[in-house]
Amino acid sequence: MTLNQNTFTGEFSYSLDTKGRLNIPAKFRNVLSKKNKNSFVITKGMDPCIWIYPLVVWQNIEDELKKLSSLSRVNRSFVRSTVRYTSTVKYDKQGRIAITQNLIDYAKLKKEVLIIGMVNKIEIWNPKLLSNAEKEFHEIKSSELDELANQIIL
Amino acid sequence: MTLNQNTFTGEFSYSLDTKGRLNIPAKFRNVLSKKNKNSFVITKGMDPCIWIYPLVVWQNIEDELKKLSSLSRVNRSFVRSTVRYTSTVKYDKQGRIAITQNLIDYAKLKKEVLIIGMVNKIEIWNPKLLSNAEKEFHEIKSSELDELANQIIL
DNA sequence: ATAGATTATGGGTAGATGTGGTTAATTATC
DNA sequence: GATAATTAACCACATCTACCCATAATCTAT
Repeated sequence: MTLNQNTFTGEFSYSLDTKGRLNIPAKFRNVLSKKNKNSFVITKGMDPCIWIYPLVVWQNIEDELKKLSSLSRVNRSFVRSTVRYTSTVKYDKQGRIAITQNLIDYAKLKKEVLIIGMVNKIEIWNPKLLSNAEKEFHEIKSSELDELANQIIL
Repeated sequence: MTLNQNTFTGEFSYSLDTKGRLNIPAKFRNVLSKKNKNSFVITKGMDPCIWIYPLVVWQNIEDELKKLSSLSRVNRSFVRSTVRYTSTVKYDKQGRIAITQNLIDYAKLKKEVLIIGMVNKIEIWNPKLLSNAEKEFHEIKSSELDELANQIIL
């Protein structure tokens, strides 16, 4: 009985343990549909963070990747750079997933970690990286952000 | 039943308890349609306050957010800056919802709280912040406010 | 005016949740 | 094939949250 299926909102301050395990907030696990088989797909984000997709959402992305022609050097490079960071992970009885070392390095994760719902995916951030990145960006792009808010927020 | 479905007017002085719970005025709860499943969506306002939407109203906003491509840095930042403050909350038997800590911080809420009907959403203010903000704004923009009144009031 | 219903607010408790650690299973290495 | 190293499954516990009950104040209706 969930209200918003496969939809993630809110932010949570969690900790990465010494084995590289990370608990996924119960709120996020509980909105997953049965089809996801208790699994997520973790991959590299376009910002310096980790992106986590429900299995069924990732499968759509994967279908798109398959359509890309291997004749294009750009395509090959793009597919390679994302897929090498990608893996499917099941969460354990306590709701934790194992984060791969290359992703921990990419997102520069330490013990303290910020988990952010991004509607159809989840982001994992080093809190310091996030606040630095967002502060600069909002100063530069405030007008474009206002424009978006104007279009969407009722 | 109700005359103006999902429409909120009037203001109320309520208190945030030590557990971060806030009672939603019965007048506001009773105006919700069945489709809302006794739930609201709380999020960050564009002023230093909290915005509360009926679930069904938020779902329209969410649909728009889902359409934004993650390829755009501006889109990602926009989604992040709003959705990280967003959560769906069911009210308990007494009509209270739990306000998340990041929103309490953002709106600088103390015990005393002002709840304001804003037609299709509800605002939660720290009374002091509101009077300061409104005082400044009216001094600066009084002509524009008159203009708006002219357009809308019949 | 008064009884009954509704509403706002406070507090208690059982179950859910987050986190650390231990043991078993699997994979890798020599 | 034996052993070390890595990963996965299991257990324990402190904390937190959702849900329940209680009470005082306010409103409604006869």
